[in-house]
Amino acid sequence: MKKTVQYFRALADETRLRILALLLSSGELCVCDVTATLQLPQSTVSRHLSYLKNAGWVNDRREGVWIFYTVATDDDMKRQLAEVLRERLADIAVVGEDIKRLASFSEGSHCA
Amino acid sequence: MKKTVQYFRALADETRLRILALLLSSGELCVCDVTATLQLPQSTVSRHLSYLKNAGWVNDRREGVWIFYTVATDDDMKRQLAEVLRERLADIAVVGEDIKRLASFSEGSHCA
DNA sequence: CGAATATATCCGGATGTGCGGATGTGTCAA
DNA sequence: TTGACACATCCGCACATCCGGATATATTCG
Repeated sequence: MKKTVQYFRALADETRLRILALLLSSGELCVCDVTATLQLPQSTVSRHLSYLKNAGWVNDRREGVWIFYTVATDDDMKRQLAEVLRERLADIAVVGEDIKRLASFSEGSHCA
Repeated sequence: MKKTVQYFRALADETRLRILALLLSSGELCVCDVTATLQLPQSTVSRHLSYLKNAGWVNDRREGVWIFYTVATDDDMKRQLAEVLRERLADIAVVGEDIKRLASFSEGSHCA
């Protein structure tokens, strides 16, 4: 039960929803991309990504100095919820601006 | 965005998840049934039901002295999420005990 | 090794949240 | 109208959560 509560509690925060929306729209991002897109302190972004990882919402992968995050889809429920989230978040203004800002960071990744 | 956060925040609490699981399994319940089933103070149950109603998760209906609550399913996303919830909550021990306890209150409603 | 960069964690302070007894509100019946 | 019952709201307290600058850790390169 505690695990389930934690899983949903991860969605109970605007910053985390913005991060999930970004990952859902872009597939995979490193922390500096998310930080630059959301225009928030690095510690804040890292803390929320950590929260999402701990709750089972995202996976991370190290590649040299960077750590890339993706939305976890290792079971049916996660895939279902991700789809619901994708639809629900698409209509939110802040989310649209985030995605546009991310796209404006030239082609590919923002961090060198 | 605030509305979306509130909507998900409603799921970020064990008592509210237990209430939703009860309503999903029974269809419609009055406050005293929920209170007796969860074995929690009436003010606590009422507050959480109020929270769920305000977040758009449940509807209420007065019938004389009683107020009956049901899970709201007025759009596709709510129906989808309700289905996900039903599956996810079914496996939780506390929820199973709640449903069994509710069933033990004779046939039909617990409150006279 | 030492510097530079990306990321994670620590910490103190402000704010939010859940709790539950006490109290208020609404409804029915006598 | 008075009393009984179902339910909602109030209030102070304890605890959780979020914030973000400062600091620690990890990796790469020279």
